[in-house]
Amino acid sequence: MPTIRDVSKLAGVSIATVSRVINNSGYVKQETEKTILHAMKVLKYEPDPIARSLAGKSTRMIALVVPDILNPFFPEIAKAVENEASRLGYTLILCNTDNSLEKEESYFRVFEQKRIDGVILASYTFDASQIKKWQRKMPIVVIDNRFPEHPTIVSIISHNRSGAHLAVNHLIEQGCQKIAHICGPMDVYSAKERYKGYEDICESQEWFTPDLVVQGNFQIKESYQATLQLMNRHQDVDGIFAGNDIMAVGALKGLLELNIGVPSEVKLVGFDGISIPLVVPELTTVSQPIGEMGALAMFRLVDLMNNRPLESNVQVLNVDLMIKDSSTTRASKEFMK
Amino acid sequence: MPTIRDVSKLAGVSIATVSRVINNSGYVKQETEKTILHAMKVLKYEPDPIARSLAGKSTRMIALVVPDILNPFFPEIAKAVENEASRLGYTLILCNTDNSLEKEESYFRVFEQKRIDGVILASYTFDASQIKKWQRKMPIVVIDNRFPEHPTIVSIISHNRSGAHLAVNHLIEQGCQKIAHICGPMDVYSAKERYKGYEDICESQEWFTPDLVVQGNFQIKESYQATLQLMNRHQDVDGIFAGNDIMAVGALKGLLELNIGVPSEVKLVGFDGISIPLVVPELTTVSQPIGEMGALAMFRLVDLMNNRPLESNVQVLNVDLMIKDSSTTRASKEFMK
DNA sequence: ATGAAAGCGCTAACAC
DNA sequence: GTGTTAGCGCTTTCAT
Repeated sequence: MPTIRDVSKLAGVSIATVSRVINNSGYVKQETEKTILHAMKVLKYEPDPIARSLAGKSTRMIALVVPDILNPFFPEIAKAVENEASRLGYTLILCNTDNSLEKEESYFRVFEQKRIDGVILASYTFDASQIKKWQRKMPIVVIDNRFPEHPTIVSIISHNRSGAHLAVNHLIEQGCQKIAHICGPMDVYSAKERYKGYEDICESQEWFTPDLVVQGNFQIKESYQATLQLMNRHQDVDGIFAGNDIMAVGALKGLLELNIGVPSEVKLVGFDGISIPLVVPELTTVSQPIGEMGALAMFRLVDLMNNRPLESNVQVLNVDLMIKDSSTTRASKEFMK
Repeated sequence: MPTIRDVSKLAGVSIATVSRVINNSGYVKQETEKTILHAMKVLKYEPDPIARSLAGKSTRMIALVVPDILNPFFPEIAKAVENEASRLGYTLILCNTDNSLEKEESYFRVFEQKRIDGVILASYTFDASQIKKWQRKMPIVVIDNRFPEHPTIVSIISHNRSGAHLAVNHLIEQGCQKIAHICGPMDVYSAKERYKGYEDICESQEWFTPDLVVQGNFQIKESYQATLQLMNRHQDVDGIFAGNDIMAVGALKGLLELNIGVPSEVKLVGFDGISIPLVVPELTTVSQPIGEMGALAMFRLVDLMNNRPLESNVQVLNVDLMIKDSSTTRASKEFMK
């Protein structure tokens, strides 16, 4: 592998000048620049990123921390982030935490040690003080979570509350007379907002009781079990709003188990809009712009890494109701039972 | 951040000696070692990985290249690889290629430049000669693919052909009288093996015709369309073996579209055994040990990186038939129609 | 068993 | 505009 020294020799200049054209910093005569560029081409020279990093430049590596890479939401985020990262010349490090605080902490220590330039963090376990602590050492952009009390934390999130309104109103329009909610962990901002959105609309209905809300923890299995319980308590539930798509899948499994038809007996709406249409029947869902969220996270991170000021620390994205088969009895299709 | 120099001063030795204990190479008196270890602890010293890399050591970074991170098979691989990698002190770089040869090539160039220690490659587009070319520069372990003509390529793969036997025999046992196959790209080893497995058993049946095999290309959409065509050509097909799970999902969608009951009218079996049970009804599938495959890939890569000889360049894993709802009419559950 | 010193390939003052 | 040089933090001969 040729080094900067080889280039400087071939071009008949000093390595400093070569360095200048590599970084195009400082002044360098058009002509010499040309000679150098040519020499670089001839030698197929590529600056060594490790040496650059050691000499004080950035590592051009960023990390993506996700709680559960098996939840299709996160591969979608990962795809978008990786795509933008590689386009911008960054290398993406993937970290899966299984919702473990310990792992998160240990990853951040590695990031510091390896001088990662920045991190995109999806976590439901890390709290504001820990984020702020690490933020002093490296730029961090949080996705799908938010800390309203801590305005210095940069985050990207969707309109969860109004998204929930869309979901519930849709169920009402479809004629549902008793709508339940399977919620995510209540200490997670997005889960709580979706819950609040449900509450906003349902609380005032005469059929409403608090135990129409059951805990699913953003997991298939928990949601499945919660659904069994729920339908046991309230046989007359005819609409379910699940706090995310995989919980909706859990609910679907539960309803199937109980021999309850979807959508004929119970109509179901999820949240997230994971793009790979894995579920049959296809799920009606409140779709977040997941790819956009990943890409924006990358852009904001780049802003931070370049000390560019942000217009605002929190960016809230619009959501969209995607009406599919699990909530509408159309075309005479019935899926279960 | 303290440096090796700080440690050497505090311990009253030269940096060379400190380096020796860091790498425990060369001789160093028990006593001095203790002093140094203590000094390191006091200063909370951690060797700078970048400096180490520059000075000629490895980067402790490995790359995982996948064709499509949205296919749940690959997040599962990624999870296992990342898990072992971080356990072993390696950092995992994620690369998504969208089956683009160009992207693959460009990633490998980056790997060389960044002195990645090794790569785990899942690709259906890279061919043997390209792998061998890059293999001269860095250790590579191929997963879910294999090049029988090129025994120097290290790969990990499942028993695809006998897995297909399991699938087809199961369908026959379930009473199927005409079994079709939705295959993956025929230039991909695993797809071809699964196809061969289907053929092994079906070719001799009196109902067999070559056009019972349709092309799905390992994608949902293509498989969906292939299924529509297939069922149009052969109304009497009552069993489908799909070359992977997401193609099985595509088939399910197609059958749904045509108002064909699963499993009552058509029984369906997939391949892969993606663990997240996203599909309702749950898919009968030939399950590969996906996590194990990822972990083994990491282990073999470590062997290669340490120049340890492998017992064999190709490792073939056992598969398992997971009987679920899409192929058995049990408990009076019927899912569609 | 330990230390001195020459790099690894690059950046960034500083000097001319 | 361009060159000289001192690092960045570590590894690794080569002496001793």
